[in-house]
Amino acid sequence: MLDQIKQDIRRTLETAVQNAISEELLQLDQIPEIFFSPTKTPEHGDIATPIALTLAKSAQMPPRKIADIIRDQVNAFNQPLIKQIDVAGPGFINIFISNDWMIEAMNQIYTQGDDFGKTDHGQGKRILVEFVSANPTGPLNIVSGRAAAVGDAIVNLLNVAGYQAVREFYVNDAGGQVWRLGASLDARYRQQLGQADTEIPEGGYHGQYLIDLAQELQQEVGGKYLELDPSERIEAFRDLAIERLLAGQKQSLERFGVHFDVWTSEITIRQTGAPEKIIQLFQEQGLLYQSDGATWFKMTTFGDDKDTVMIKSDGEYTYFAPDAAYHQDKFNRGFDTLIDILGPDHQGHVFHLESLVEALGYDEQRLECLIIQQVNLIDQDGNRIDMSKRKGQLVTLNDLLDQLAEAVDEHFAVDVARYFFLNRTNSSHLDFDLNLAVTRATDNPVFYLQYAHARSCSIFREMAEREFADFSFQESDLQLLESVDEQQIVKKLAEFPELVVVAANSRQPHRVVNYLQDLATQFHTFYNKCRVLDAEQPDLSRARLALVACLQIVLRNGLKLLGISAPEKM
RNA sequence: GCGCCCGUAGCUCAGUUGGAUAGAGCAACUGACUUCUAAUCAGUAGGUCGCAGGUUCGAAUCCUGCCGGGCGUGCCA
Repeated sequence: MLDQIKQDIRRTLETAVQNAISEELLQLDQIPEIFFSPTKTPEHGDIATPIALTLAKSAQMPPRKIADIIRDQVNAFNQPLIKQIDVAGPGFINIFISNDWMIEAMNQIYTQGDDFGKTDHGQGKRILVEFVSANPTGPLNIVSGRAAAVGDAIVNLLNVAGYQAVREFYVNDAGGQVWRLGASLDARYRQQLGQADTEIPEGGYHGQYLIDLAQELQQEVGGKYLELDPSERIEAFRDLAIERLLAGQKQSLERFGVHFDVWTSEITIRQTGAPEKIIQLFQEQGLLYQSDGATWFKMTTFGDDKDTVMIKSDGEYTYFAPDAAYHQDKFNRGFDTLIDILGPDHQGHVFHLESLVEALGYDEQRLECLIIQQVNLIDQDGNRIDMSKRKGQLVTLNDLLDQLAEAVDEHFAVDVARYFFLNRTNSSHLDFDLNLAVTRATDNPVFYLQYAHARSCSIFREMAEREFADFSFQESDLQLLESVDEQQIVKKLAEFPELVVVAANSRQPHRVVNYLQDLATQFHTFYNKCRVLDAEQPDLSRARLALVACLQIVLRNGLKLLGISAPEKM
């Protein structure tokens, strides 16, 4: 809606420049493209353009003079949208929009309700977002939690921005890693049965969770598995461990409120025979060669500094062939764009994945890899806990939620975690401050946001008690919202759909967090300054109720994008 | 060595992709509850945007080179 207004004003400005040229007030070879820059303070109007500054050189005139000319031309039109047009600073043109648009904006917000913010910007383009995709070799850690929060929010954003986005989890249930998982569980199982000389194999998994699982197994079936020969046993333990650990991961995600639309298993991909076909294709393209008994892929032809192994000398695939097959499968399912959200330990893959996709004949632009950076936990003594799989210091998503739930309750634990995960740019490292998240629960920034919503709800609860029970949005006189605070709130609300598009296209959910935080600040300020329910000024009260109703809609829709609850009471 | 990310207030971070006087939260200090929820608000203080060049009307933002930190760099995924 603000977009539409900008279009109209852009056209007005263009004509103004055109007229100035034909009247020979300005000397320009061509009509420049008009663009707007954001205004930081109300004095700078609702929208602004630095166009006069840009034109100064080609028009050979001081910017302020150019701005004056444009302003005079615009004033001559009497464009109803424009209430006032100023020239300020070095030559900015500041435009104040007439109050009518504000009323129109509020009507739209109220009418659209839950749908406010939705646009058809994405034109139904299909996007597959793959995220978390943790190996089924252990519980989800905090980094996976961050990826879950970010991926979930990105899909929400894309869908609201008019794309058709899908959440997918890829299960690496084939290959060497899971074999070592089976072998590790085998070792724990035998230790459980008193075979003290057994050890976790090289590259295996040492976590407590396998000891627990071995214990469970021993209680369930005793020594039954010892009857199998070792490789059969490892295979059985592998499948069993995957099943249990995957179930655990699903449970954590469920607790965290993230629901995947599709779970794709590597085994299934392998069973289609696609990896073999891809090897054949690459062979025909001359991208493969033999060396040291292994089959190598010429990653160097795509610009990498070394080639990589596709088939190991023992005949097993590395992850390349199945991964290439998996991405081909995603494209075959009709997606226009693939987004892979990867953890910090996968940054070396990005180039490889892009190269594979290119080798398969797809435009590399259609695959987008986002790296979610490291999460460090700051414990309650202020110490940084280093999170690294290899070092074994691993804090699980469940542990984190448990700790949070102790301080706030289970319901808010998810909100707090999600907020902290989404509050930063994806590319920066994140220090998760448990002190801030837990100990001082009341100072927590997420509550500031939620409190704004709860506050708005409480106004409506009070409304009935205060002789405003007859309030109706349609009958309130919105012209009465004359203060700067009120108008700035409406302006902010109107920006929401545009913000969603920008956040979706840049895959940056943290922008929504910042936006909502600003909006909450504006509301809290307004609340303290202006009484909403005021018996002395019933008409103004009704107009303000209408404003609060709109604000509530945007807060709720915004929080929903982030997967954070909008409590009615706190 | 090479690659990715980061460097902004005491701490943790934003900064609408090149615009006007660089902003929040936490910590510190001063005020405001007989009011629709004080989980709030108003205010004070805090800055050589790592350093040095360059690009232009204009740089925290873009380019180059340094400095410092994190991560990656396997016939693991």
